[in-house]
Amino acid sequence: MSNSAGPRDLVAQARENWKEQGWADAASGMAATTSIMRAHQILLARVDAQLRPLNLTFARYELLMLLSFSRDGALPMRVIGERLQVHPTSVTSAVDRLERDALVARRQHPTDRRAVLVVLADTGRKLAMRATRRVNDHVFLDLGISRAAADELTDLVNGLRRSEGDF
Amino acid sequence: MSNSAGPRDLVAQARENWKEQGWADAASGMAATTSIMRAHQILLARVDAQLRPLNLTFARYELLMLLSFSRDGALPMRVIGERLQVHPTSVTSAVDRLERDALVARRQHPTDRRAVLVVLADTGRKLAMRATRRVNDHVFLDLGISRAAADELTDLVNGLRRSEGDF
DNA sequence: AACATATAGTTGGATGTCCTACTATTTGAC
DNA sequence: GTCAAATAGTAGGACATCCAACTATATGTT
Repeated sequence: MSNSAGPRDLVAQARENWKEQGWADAASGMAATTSIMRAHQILLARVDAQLRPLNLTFARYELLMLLSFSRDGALPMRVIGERLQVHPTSVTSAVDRLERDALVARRQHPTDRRAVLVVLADTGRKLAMRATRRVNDHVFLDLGISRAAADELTDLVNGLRRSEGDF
Repeated sequence: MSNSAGPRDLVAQARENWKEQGWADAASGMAATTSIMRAHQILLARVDAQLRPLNLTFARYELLMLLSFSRDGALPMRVIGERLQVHPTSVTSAVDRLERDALVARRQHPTDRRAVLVVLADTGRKLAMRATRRVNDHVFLDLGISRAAADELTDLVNGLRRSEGDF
C-alpha cells in the first residue's frame, strides 16, 4: 500500500518486514545496522569525492593525518594499524600507494629490525593540509544534520564502540 | 598527557587535534564521520562473522532477503540496485556469486529484452532463513547498546539520508 | 646459550565498492 | 518510420578490507 511512487524509506520498510515475520525484537538492531551501512556509504562517497582530485582516498588521507599529528611525523606500521583500527595488511596496502606517490617513505626502525617506520614526506604533509581544507569545507562543516545531531550520533556510536572494547 | 597506556578514544583525540588546528567548527562533522566509519566496520564484522559459516556476506544476504520479501521472489537487476542503493556493477558482482552457489538464477525479463530477472531459488530462500536466525540471534538482538539508543541512532541517520535525497 | 613462542610485515587470494567504457535494446522526437 | 538519446547489464580496472600463510626478528623460559 505504501507502494506508491518516489523513494520510500527502505529501512522503515525492512523494519516492517521484520515485524511481520515475528522478529520484532531484532528490528531495532537490524534497522540501526542497516542505517549505519547506508550512512557509511553516503559519507565515504562525499569525502572521497573531495579527495579524488588530490589522488587520495579516505583511508590514505587518514593515514597521512595520523602521521602529521604524530610527534616526529613517523610511526611504525603496527602503531598505524592500531590507531586506525585496521588489519596490518590494510596498512601495507595504503602505505604502498602513498609511497608510490612519494607522500611517505619506509625507513628502518632504529631498534627493532622487524619493524618498519613510515615517515611523512613534505609533499605528503602539504597534500594532507590541502585535503583537510577540502573535506572540512565541503563535508565536515555541514553534514546535512545539525551539529548537535552530529554530536549525538557520535555519542551513540560511542556506546557501540565501548561494547567492542574500543576504549 | 592523556598519553597513558590502554586504548584511548581515538575519535575524541582527533576532535582535540581539530580544535587545536583551528578547525573547531568542522570537528563535530569530522567526529561523526569517523564514528560512522568505525561503526560500519564493527557491525559489518559482526554480521559477516555470523554469515561466513553459511558462505554468505552481508551484501549477498541483503540481496537474498530483498528477493524473499518480493512478491514473486524475483526482481530485475535494476530494481535490486535501486533498493539496495548500490552501483549496477555491484549487483552484477553479487548475483554472479549467488548464482555460482545456486542460490539465485538469472532469467529473461518477459517484456524487456535488455533486462535480467533474478529469481530466488529454494536453496536460496532456505539459506536466507538460516542466515536471518543467526544474525538476529547473535547481532541484531543485542547490538551492545539499548534498543532505545539503536532507534535514536536510526533516527539521526535518517536526517543524513534525507539530506542525501534518500526519501 | 638454546629453543619455543610471540610479534612485525608482506604476499596472495577472496570479496565488495565504485568508475569508465562498451553492447544491446527501448523510447521518444521529428 | 527513423534516428538520436536514454536505459539495462556487463567487462575491466582501481582500491579497500579481511583472512591465511609465510619470513624475519625478538622475547622469554629453562
